[in-house]
Amino acid sequence: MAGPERRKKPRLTGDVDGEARIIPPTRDMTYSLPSGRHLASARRREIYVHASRLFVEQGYDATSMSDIARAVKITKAGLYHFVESKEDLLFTIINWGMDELYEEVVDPARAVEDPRERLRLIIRNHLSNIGRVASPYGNPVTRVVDEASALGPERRRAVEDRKRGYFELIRNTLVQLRDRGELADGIDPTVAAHSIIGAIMWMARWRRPRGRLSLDEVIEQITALTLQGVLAAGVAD
Amino acid sequence: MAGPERRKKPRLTGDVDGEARIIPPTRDMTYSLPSGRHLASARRREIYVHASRLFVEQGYDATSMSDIARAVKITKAGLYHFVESKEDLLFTIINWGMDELYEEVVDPARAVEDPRERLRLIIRNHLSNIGRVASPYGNPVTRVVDEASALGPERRRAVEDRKRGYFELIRNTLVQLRDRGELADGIDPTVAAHSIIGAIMWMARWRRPRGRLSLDEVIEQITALTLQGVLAAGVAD
DNA sequence: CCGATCTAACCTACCGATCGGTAGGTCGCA
DNA sequence: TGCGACCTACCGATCGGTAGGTTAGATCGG
Repeated sequence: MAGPERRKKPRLTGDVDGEARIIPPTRDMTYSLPSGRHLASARRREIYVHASRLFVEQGYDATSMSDIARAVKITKAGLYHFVESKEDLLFTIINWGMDELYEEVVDPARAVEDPRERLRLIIRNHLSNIGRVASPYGNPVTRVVDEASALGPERRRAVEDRKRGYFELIRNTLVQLRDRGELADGIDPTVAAHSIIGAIMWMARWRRPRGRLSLDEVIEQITALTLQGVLAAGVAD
Repeated sequence: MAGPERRKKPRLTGDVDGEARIIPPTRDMTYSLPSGRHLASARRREIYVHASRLFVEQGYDATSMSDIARAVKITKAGLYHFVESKEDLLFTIINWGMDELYEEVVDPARAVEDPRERLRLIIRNHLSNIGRVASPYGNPVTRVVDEASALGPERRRAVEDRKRGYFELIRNTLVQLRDRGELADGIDPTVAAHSIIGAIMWMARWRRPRGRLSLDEVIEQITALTLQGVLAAGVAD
């Protein structure tokens, strides 16, 4: 396992490019994996649900295909009837999460003209997305996205491009706010955008479903706190 | 598991000289592993430095003992002459990082009476600790601490106890600020403490040594931004 | 000053377990 | 009769770790 070629060659048999949106999201209080084209059968859905859970609980590398097979009550060979490879499993799960992020956060945000309200919506919706799943380990996607380093170079870059797209949305919103004089003095939009995302993502690590505060309370707290951190005094309602 | 428990002293018999110790932001541009007790020999030091770098670059599970041996230019069996097990390597590295955190952040903070200045010192010094190492992957420790899940139950709990100690320091400081009316209205100290830590830790993920802003600039940005987020209007200088 | 002895610092060669993945079947249903 | 949904049995590679050396240099009594 020397440096550059950590993993075997990515089998890009043409399924990477035009078909980035693999899975449409569903609203669900359990792990929500939908009935998209690639996930037509209930069995397939079950596999992805259990895999994402295990990846979150144990990490991608620490989870074996046998672990996943056992969870789905199937043999490993049976599992490979539905799945091309372990990396494929990870890539699909990550893309599912990114689809959700774009549909629930990015797309609605782009429809909001006022940058202050847009920023508020982004923070609130992203937190809502992360917190919606009542797992003892937090939202699967938020944690599994971190495992993108296990992907081959092309797929990893595809994931990173979508991450960057989200980051730029926030950063551009902050630039717009600065131009209007609504950003706190001296605050750099890039640093501020990263810090906001950090505070948001961190919630997936510490929040537990049966905590003292409800999800909505936590969301309002973090939203208020991050907005006050970057907006000029008196602007943040 | 359950091997010889080579206990590392927490070194909490701190000398509180009553004066706030602000550590200089840029102290060392390489991986700084102390020449302390258990790392007496230069060879041993080399092993831990390379191991922590590889754990950060590839993750704990994805790094094999052969990888580490190769980096140190030794055979795997030779590596085991210095190291008890892979988990031991991880545990030592994590504890090294926690020692640093307590010596550079927690202990100096406990010497500061004013909660506002204490909070500012905590944020600044923690960011300084994280950013000091000029690695393309950020401070090794900050990332490796996340791998504590790979530890056995006892060791994992030991790490988590020290994490909790740090969290409570911040949370108690926020409670103290609230009692003085210096916290923003309606802000919950627990949520605020987590969010501050999130913004701090996130820096290790996005900052690159040759970025547009200097480390000191970034530190000041995040410090100002997080303080303004939680303190009452007009209080955050 | 001279061997004899000891030890830290490595080495080669190997272990059983487990990894991701596959070949080639069986079986029930359309 | 065909096919999707599985199965048993196995592959080569790699994993963390070990047994049992070799070797250079410090340490020792005489």
